[in-house]
Amino acid sequence: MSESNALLEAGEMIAEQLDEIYQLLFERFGPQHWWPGETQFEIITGAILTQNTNWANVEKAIANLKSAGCLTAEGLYRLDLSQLAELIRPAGYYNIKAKRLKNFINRLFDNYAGNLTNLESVDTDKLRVELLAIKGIGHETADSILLYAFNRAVFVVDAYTARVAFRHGLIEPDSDYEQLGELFQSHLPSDTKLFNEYHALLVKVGKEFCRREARCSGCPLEKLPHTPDIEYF
DNA sequence: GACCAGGCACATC
DNA sequence: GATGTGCATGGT
Repeated sequence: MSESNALLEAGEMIAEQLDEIYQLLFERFGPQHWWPGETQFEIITGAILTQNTNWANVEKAIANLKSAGCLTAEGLYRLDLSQLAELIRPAGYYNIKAKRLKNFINRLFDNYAGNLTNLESVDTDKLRVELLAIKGIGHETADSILLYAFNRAVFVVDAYTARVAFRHGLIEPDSDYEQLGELFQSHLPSDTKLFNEYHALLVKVGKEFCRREARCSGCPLEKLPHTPDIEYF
């Protein structure tokens, strides 16, 4: 067999494994209905607030912003930093997240007239670069915004994604964010709906079965080859 | 009381 | 370039 054929075959095997994982997760957990948020702006705000934070706490902060009538671009824009920090307090890291939200909103007003609609026509790669240029928006937050707020076919990688991929031997333990994203992007059809559901399902199974003390018993991926005692993070 | 949660930027070596 | 640390609330 030629080298290129071997690579092709390896790629097909990975694609099959990724598909099997998805099928098993979906059969068990069903549709996850992500992103939980009513508006595009709410999704973006939630993506920043949920950084290293339990979603339940984010919901409280979002509710505060809603009650204050500030869950819009204009609303956040007119709040000063300390007011904003106080409203998002339940989400933790409130001082730094207030700055991050302001960084985003200021960029939106400076470059796009404060209107998210003006971002719709921006090419996905360019939009990602723009988002990553904002201090406080890293890879995961940028990709979450691209996928869930702008419906771009971008695979979101997070700690759970890494754990599942490592445990099932799909990638080397020292792989970085880009390599993990590539693993999924290059072996799955470029389908927004699929990426949406797949990431949400990985978070779901990660929360229930892939914590540090691996509880593989009952995990929908239990029958697949895995190494529960692998060291990561 | 310890540990964790849908990260990120920055300091230091 | 890799590793360590601050940021902070609320649930289990």
